[in-house]
Amino acid sequence: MANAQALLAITALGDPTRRQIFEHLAHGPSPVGELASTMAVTRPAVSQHLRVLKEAGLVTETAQGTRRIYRLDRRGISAVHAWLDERWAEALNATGSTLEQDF
Amino acid sequence: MANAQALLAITALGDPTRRQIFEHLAHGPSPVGELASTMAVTRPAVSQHLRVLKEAGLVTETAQGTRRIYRLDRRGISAVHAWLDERWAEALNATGSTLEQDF
DNA sequence: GCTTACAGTAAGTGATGGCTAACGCACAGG
DNA sequence: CCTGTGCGTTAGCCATCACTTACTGTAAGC
Repeated sequence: MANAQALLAITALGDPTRRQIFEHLAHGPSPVGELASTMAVTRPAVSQHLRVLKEAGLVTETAQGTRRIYRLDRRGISAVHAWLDERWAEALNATGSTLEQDF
Repeated sequence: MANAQALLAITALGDPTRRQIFEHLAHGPSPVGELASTMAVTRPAVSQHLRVLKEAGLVTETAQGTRRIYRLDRRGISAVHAWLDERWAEALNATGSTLEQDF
C-alpha cells in the first residue's frame, strides 16, 4: 500500500535533524560527509537519519567510489501529499453529509 | 511566517497517536470523550494531543456546553502541502542548474 | 446549591529514539 | 599490499516526550 510509505515519510520528517538534512538536499545532491560538516551532529548520526529517510522513500542513494551521493526522492513527497489530500477529502465528505444534523 | 506553522504541523503528525486522532477527525467532527473511547489511551492523553494539533493549525475547537467539538483545519494541511512543494521546487532548480556538472 | 458529566491541567513515571564513540568494511592511490 | 578516506554499523548513554493518575474548573439538570 502506498499508505504505509506515507506514514513512514511523515514519521521521518517529524524529526528536526532529519528535516535539516532534507532541506539541505533540496539545495542539491550531496555526499554524507559534506552533509555532516554543515550540521551540529556527527557523521554517524547523519548516516542513521539517511537510512530512515531512504526507507521512507524521501531520498535515494547512488554510489560513487567510496562516496554515497544522496538526493531527494519524489516518491516519498508524493505519498505524503496524497495522504493529506485523502484525509481532507474524507473530512469534506463527512461534514457535507452531516450538514443538516449539525444543530 | 507560514513556514513555522508547517514545521509544527509536520512535527505534530509525526506521532502515531496524533495521526490516529487526525484520521478519526477526518471521518467527522467529534468531542474529546468519544474520541478517547475509540482509542487505547486515556482521555487526558487525547486532550494533550489535541492541544498540540490545535497549536499546529491542524484542528479547530468549538465549545458546545461542556463539550468541545474538534474538527480538521485546512490551514495546517495547506501549510504542510506548501512546505513540501517548496522543497521539491528547490530540488528541481538545483539539479537543473547543475546538470552539466554532474559528470 | 448539589450532583453529574465533560474536559483541561499538573506532576511524576517510563519508554522510545537520537546521539556519540568505537569498530568494521570497501574502494582508490601510491 | 598498505595507507588513507568515506560510510555504515553497533553498543550504550541520556534526554525528550507520551502516558497515567490525580485534581480543578465549568456547564446543565434536578
